[in-house]
Parts: sequence; C-alpha cells; structure tokens
Amino acid sequence: MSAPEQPLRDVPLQSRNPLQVLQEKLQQSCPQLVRNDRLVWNEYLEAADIVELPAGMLVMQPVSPCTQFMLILGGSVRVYQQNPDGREVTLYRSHCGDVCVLSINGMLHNRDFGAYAKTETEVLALTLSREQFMQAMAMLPEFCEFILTSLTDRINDVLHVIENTVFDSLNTRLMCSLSRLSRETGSDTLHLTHQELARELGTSREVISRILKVFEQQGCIAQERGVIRITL
Amino acid sequence: MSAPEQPLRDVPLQSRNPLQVLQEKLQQSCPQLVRNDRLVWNEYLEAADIVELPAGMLVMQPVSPCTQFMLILGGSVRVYQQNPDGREVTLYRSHCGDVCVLSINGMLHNRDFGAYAKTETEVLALTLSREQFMQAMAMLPEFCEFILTSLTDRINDVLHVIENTVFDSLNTRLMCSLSRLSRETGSDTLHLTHQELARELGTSREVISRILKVFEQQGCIAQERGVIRITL
DNA sequence: TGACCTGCGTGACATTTGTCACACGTGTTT
DNA sequence: AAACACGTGTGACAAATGTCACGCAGGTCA
Repeated sequence: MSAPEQPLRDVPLQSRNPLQVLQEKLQQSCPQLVRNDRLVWNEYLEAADIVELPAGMLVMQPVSPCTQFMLILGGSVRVYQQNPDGREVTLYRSHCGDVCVLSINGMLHNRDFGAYAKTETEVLALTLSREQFMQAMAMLPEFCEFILTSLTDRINDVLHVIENTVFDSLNTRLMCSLSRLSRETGSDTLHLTHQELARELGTSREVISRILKVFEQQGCIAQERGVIRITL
Repeated sequence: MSAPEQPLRDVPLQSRNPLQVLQEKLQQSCPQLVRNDRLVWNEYLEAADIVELPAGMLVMQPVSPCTQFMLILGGSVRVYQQNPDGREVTLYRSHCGDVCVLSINGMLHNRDFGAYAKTETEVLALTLSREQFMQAMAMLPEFCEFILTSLTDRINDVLHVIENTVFDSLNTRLMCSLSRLSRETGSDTLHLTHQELARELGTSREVISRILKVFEQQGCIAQERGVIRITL
C-alpha cells in the first residue's frame, strides 16, 4: 500500500500526499529532522507501509494485538480509560506527526497498558516492523531523538492532565477542554454532545449541561443541539 | 568518581556496589539485559560517572539545568507538581533501575517540563553525557529497548494515576497510597505526617486526618505522632 | 517554667460534584 | 399518526470535599 500521489494545490490537507503533510508538520515541530528540504529519514519512511484505518475503530485495547510501530500521518486517535461503570476519561489525542505510544508498548513486549484507543476520524498511519524500527533507531540519530522527544513530551502532557484534574474545578477543566478542542480542530464551532464532553472529563452528562448553561448565560458560548460555538 | 568496591556480604543493599545492585534489579525487570551474568552494556556503565545526591535536594525545576542522562542506582526521587497556592501532588517516584525522564527532556532540548523533582533520600545515580547516551542507543539495541520500555512504562504509570484521580474517591486513593508506599519502602510502618500524605494526593491535611481516623476506627491502621502502621 | 513549634483532632459550614427522576422538543422510523 | 431514540433542561437531593477556626498534646529551647 503506498501513498496517493497528488498535486499540491489548494485542497484540504487530508487529500494531499500524507508524507508531504507529515514533513511540513515535523518541519515546524522538529526542524532538525529536515535537511535539504526532505526528512532525514525519508528513505525509511518511503519504504514503510501506510495503513488507513476507518473512523470509530478500536485500535488498542488494554492488551493489544499490535506488533508494529505506528506514526500518525493524519486524522485523530482518542486514547481514554474506562471504569467498570462505563464512565470514561480522555487521556490524550494523537494527531499528525504523533507517535503511537501504545504501539511501541505492543511492539516491544505487549505489556498490559490500561488504556483504550479509538479512531475519531479516518486515520492514516505509517507502520514499521519491529526490525525496521530498531534499525532506524540505531542508524538515524535524528529519528532516535524524535522518538525520545515524542515520548517525553507525551509524559509531560499527561502530567499536566493530572495537574488539572487534581487542582482545577470542573468548570475550569471544561473551559480548557473546549478551547483545546477548538484549537485541535481549527474551528470555533464544535460538533459535540454534552455526553461526549462528559466522557472527555470523566463526569456525567447532567454536570456538563449545568456548567454549559452557565457558560451560555455568561456569553462565552452559544449552543444548539449537538453544537457548541465558542464566542469568546 | 567511581563506584565503591565492597565485598558482597550480608549488608544492606545501599552499602553494596551500586552497579551490582542495579544489575540484580534489572535482571528481574528486564532479563534480556543480562547475558553471561553481566549487563550487556556494562562497558558503557562502567565508564559512566556516578553521582551522589544529598537527601532533600531539588533536582529538577520546570526548566532544569540538567544536560546529562541519569539512571537512578539507589534511593528515591519524588516527582511532583505545585499549584500557585502551594498545594502539591506527587506524580510518581523513581527508584533503583528507573530512568530519569526529566533528564532525557533536559538532555535533548530542555523544554519546559511542568514538574519538580526532589530527592527523598540520598540518591546514587549514573550519568551519561548526551554523546555517550546517543552512542549507547545506537550501538546497543538492548539499551535502546530498555529506555523505550522505561518511557512507555512510565506513561502507563501516570495514565493510571489519572484514572485513579478521576474515578476513585479520596478514601480509596489514600488507602492505595498507603499500601503502595508500604510496598515501596518494604515496611508496614510508614514514617509520614498527615501533611505529607496531603501533598501526596493533592488535598489538605484536615481531609487526610478525617479519613485516617475512619481507617483507624475500622482497624486498618494504627497511628502515632508521625507514624502510620498498616495492620491489615 | 514559659514560649514556641509541630502534629493532630474536630466541629461547623460552604461548595462542588454526582445522582435520580422526569419533562420537553426534534427528528426518524414504523 | 404513533412510537421511538436522542439531546437537552432542570429541580431536588445526597455525598464528597475543601475551608475555617479552634483546641490539645508532646517536644524543644531559652
């Protein structure tokens, strides 16, 4: 399976060559990865398989069958936990340029990883076999550094999640979630139900409704059925 | 600075050759790291510097001056966050055999890392320069795998912390903390004040006192000034 | 002895969050 | 039209947690 070749015209990112999109993305976040206008590990990436996952697919379960390294090229994956009552919390999301941590876990030893991952949109991902991955780590210091950076950044992210859940009120956390989701989707109009926001924060629908009503009265947001628009 | 050479007699771990202790530890957690009765990266480790940090030292601040890789050989480091009011939460602890995540962050790019780290005891750590570290990653697949495993395991750990803070009552979280601390110190007698437990969970002293009183009435614990004994 | 610090106990109270029950409107299906 | 699923609003209430204001006991130090 290989990437579709398309001209770089004024079309949405999703329909462009995903490796090109990845390169632009990484050029911003890790400029040292790009030399002479191409990714230093292009030779590896271009040999890699690219897989396309449908939206709504449960990619990872606590013990996953995944034995390959995965790098997200496009789309979004939600990583979350579930308690026995069926309540959920979102732990983080992976987007273009993000390493799939659970795939590294699976590739190395497939230890129990107390988390689920589900695609929220169609997802394009690059995969490397364990051997390809280890070889890239050994041969390409930039790739090695990229992987380590991704992992430590991810740890940093989730530490901030802990900070927020411990120190901040639901009020604050909800507002932060709205603003982050708005940033991630690049739009101030969020197509979300109250129930989905409850799953985001690990609380119940009624609580979200109650707080959103306050936000609405304060003029921070406007609501329609299934839609929240940030007006601030 | 090199490791003290001491005979392996019946003495507490702390006074033995720290590399020996590390090897025994890693043999349990990562047996593939040991071949022919020695660590596969002994050559690197034996050339490495070993540093000794005093107890109570603030090792890392949100932006740390650390530019070396660190691997804990002995003692314990507490990684925590602080909010503006001065309230704290413990995020995790590092012990013998653990990689210092913040040192990797510092070594690679020293990005802001919203967390503090403080030694709780005297700490012995092995350090590698950035060059030594990258070379070990490239040359020793076992070392590379060990580092990646350490990082993904750490992510897994903190994801569980999120799960607990979101889904569990303080009651449950406190009991879990007590039992974990007991496991980590290898003793059922914990020398801890209520205030320290409050910092552990990100709450206030009164709340901890209230819950511990209940535990005591239920017969799960016994308390003296500054001491909690688990009797269950 | 008295002053002081630290650790703990505790009651009263406010606030936050979770839960339950039910109602209403919209859109879809039968 | 009737039935139904879904998203939302809402009021009442319970439970959990945070906060404040104390008091008390043990130890240390001057």
